[in-house]
Amino acid sequence: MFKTGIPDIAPAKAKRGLLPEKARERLLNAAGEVFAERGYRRATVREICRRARVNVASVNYYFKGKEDLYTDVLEFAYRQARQKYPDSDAAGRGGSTESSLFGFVRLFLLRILDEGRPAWFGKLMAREIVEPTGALDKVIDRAIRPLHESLESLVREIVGGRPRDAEIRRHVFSILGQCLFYRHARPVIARLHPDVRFDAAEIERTARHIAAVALSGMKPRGTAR
Amino acid sequence: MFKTGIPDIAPAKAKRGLLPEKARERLLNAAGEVFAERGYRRATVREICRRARVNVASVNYYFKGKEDLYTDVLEFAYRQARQKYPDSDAAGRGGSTESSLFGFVRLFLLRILDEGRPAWFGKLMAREIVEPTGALDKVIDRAIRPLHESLESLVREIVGGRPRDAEIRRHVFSILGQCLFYRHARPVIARLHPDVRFDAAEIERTARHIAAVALSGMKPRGTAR
DNA sequence: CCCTGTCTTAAACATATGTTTGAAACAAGT
DNA sequence: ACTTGTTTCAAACATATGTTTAAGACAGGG
Repeated sequence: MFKTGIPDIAPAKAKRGLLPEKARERLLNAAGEVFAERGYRRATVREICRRARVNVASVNYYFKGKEDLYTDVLEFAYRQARQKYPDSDAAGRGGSTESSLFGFVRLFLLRILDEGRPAWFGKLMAREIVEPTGALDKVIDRAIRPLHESLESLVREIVGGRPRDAEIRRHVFSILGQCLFYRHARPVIARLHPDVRFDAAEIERTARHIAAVALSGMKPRGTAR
Repeated sequence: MFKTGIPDIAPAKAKRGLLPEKARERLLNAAGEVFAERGYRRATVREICRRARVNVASVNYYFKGKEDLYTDVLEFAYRQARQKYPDSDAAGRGGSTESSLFGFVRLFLLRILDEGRPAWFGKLMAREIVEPTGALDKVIDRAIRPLHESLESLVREIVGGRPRDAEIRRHVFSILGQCLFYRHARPVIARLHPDVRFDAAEIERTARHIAAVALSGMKPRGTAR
């Protein structure tokens, strides 16, 4: 009984950035996989530990428990996604606001649809949005609200004129909705159109389509309202 | 030991339609509530039975088990939603195809956003789409595919000309995505815009917006590609 | 070589939860 | 009243699963 059982703070956290981090890192990766596949509830710490080739007690040693492991995984996945597809690729760069919109959509799609190595980010977000776990508030503050606000100001620019808040909001939702559908409804899409593959080229075409639809909806025309 | 333990078929099923159906009906309703609130996994048969004021063993008596109860609830909820908002309100009625599109969007939104008494339908569908449970295939065949196909033919009419399948598909997804966002992202929306209430009037305005955006995106214009 | 702090491990623990059981209550027909 | 088929019930069962425990392995300094 050299300790109360749980270290107040994950011990390895201090050494962050060093190479020999094995167990904790493996746990994060394995947990990301399993949480993404099964969701928070259906994921078992035993399977996570099995995949990480680590003892079951480790998750309580390095993290406080399953819940804290999950929030750490969310944070981890968010950083990975941003690192793989940095903001600089598209955000408020030079060029027309119209092309900025396309860039935004493209970047967003890439991040949420990526199926590469750590593909968890999109899946974790999709689940968290539809079925919050208590970590949602943190996710909103860290990831969703900034994204939402930057898109909102973009829309405000494009619509121009005297912007009514409700209309701006609806346009923002239309854009986000079109994008997120490809993530949320993936199981359904796969069954309705088994042939379509969402590789880089298809994502590119999809981004073009969404940006075009959104733009034509926002450009002053007699149709709307 | 008058029986093998489980009746081959729920006994009351034969009597369907008669008034005295109490326990089984109560179970379906309670199960709908709980499944909608917590999702399949987190819902416990004990809580369902508590709300239905029924013994725990009942769910295995009237249904084969939790799983079959769930699929029966899905079917039940689907019928309720169709009954409350019948197709005839909007589908392929007279009037321009443009107004048909508005009707479609409106009806779809009403069905998935309804928060009235048995509000489960939308919630159950949202969860099933994002995180299938094994009942998804049945749901697709019974509810999703017909809806998808009717929307597809509507889009095909509106776009006109020589329709490329991929483009039709993207327009269909854009419309569905815009609608489903309001269901899927509801927890997030509630936090980003705590003031907005999705009553009948707001749904009406939202439907108008979505139909307008979709239409302007489909109408032949130089923008799209 | 021992001491000390860090990590790892197998086993146990506690609890939640779907399911089964065997008997009793009930209803209906005869 | 007896019989028979159906429904309800409390208790038990079996299992999955998050967590804790207590002992050992390991490394670095003294």
